[in-house]
Amino acid sequence: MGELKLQMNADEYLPLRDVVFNTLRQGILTGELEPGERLMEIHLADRLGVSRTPIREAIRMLELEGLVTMIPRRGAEVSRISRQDIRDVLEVRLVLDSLATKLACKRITQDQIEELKKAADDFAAATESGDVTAIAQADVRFHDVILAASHNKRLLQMVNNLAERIYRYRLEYIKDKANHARLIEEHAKIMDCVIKGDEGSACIAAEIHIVNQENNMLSQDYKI
Amino acid sequence: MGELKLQMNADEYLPLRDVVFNTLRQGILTGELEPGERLMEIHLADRLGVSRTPIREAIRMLELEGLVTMIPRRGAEVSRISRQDIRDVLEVRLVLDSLATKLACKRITQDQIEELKKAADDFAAATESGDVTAIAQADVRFHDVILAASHNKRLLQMVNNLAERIYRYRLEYIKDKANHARLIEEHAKIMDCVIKGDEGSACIAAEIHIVNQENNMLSQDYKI
DNA sequence: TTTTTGTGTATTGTATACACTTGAAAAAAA
DNA sequence: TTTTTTTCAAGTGTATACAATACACAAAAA
Repeated sequence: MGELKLQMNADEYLPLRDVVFNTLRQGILTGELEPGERLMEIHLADRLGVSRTPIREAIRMLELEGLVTMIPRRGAEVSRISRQDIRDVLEVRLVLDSLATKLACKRITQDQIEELKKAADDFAAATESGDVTAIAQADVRFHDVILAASHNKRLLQMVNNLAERIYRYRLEYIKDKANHARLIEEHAKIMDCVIKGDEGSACIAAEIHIVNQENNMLSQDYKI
Repeated sequence: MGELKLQMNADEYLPLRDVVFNTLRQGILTGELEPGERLMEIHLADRLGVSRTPIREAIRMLELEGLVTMIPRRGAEVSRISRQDIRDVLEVRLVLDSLATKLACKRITQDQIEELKKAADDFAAATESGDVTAIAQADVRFHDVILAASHNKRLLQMVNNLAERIYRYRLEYIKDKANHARLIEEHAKIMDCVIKGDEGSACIAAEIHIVNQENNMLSQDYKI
């Protein structure tokens, strides 16, 4: 995890708990902190150069977020993810992404249409570069624009939370060059439908996008 | 809020933070703690007879749960809920409840069918009694059985979280005797479809149930 | 050898102490 | 009277101290 970067701009104050939260969250999402790994307060405190207090508060947040699991009187460990968890998550995501896409058809603004086009282009460009992080970011960005276009904050928050839990596995999926062409195509299809305002087709496109992801992720076995 | 009840059974230990969390959560859901009300750590600590530490950790959890809002360097206040928030929540609930009902059609067990029947009966009985708390509990119970029957933990957790945020307003809706007959009918319809395994009709029934709730809640003005 | 019992240490749970910020009231100036 | 400045108390943010528990390992008994 390296050192905690305390180079926060003076004008935008962030409580240490939030800094710690973001740091740990990032560590878990990238896999630097592995599922099942114990998170011991003193160690983390030493490592990040803060006291136990902000660490504990960050852990409470990660717990609610589902990223860590508490064992009474034993402390926190990075949540383990089972195949069933992934199935559960994707089962819900299917309908939520479908909803977001449908709402986006109705509510997307002109600005957001431009953003969406740019996001789709950026994703295609990123796949060319081969930079995994860039690809993942571009992918997240594309879906974020659609979520924003749904103009439903709760929906945005819930889908992001779901996405977070399977982020590591989605990363494997996205890494695989064999999927790139299909992903680009699926994004294009979704985008076209949203821009046209064709709700029915947009939903179907979004659902296909998730189903493909599900089939692929569950067929791999880089997980418990 | 009264005093903190520390009569926890010796064998089932709960950290104070969880006791505080539950206490505050209950206070917010019942409206005892009003939207916009400041939650000051020292006051709460005194009132509940604990130190600030568990209070702070509970507040971190409530924050992630969406029940309180943090204002930097100023502390926490009970989240305010706007009409738009309610719209957003119900927009999502519509598809999630629909999904839960569809899944329940496929996956419900014989035991759960019995539970569902009992829950529906209990709800009807509760409306007779006129006891608002009992009615609300029976209603929650009915929906919980369906959620459990979906056999998707993530879905269960997400719907419960959504329900929590609009609990206070749903309470108003449920209180109103004028709605009781319709609610009982709707529950019966959903239950029948689920037991029959008729996914299509079950979804429609679940959706109607939410739409009616939405129309009613948004037509009232006991909220910002 | 196996099981039980003790003992110590590592770690969480809780309380408290200290530092710093903010907001409001009081005092001073215009 | 109005505006500005000062002061101070209330409250959050963070660190640390203390208490209690659980796990591991060793010692003793079977």
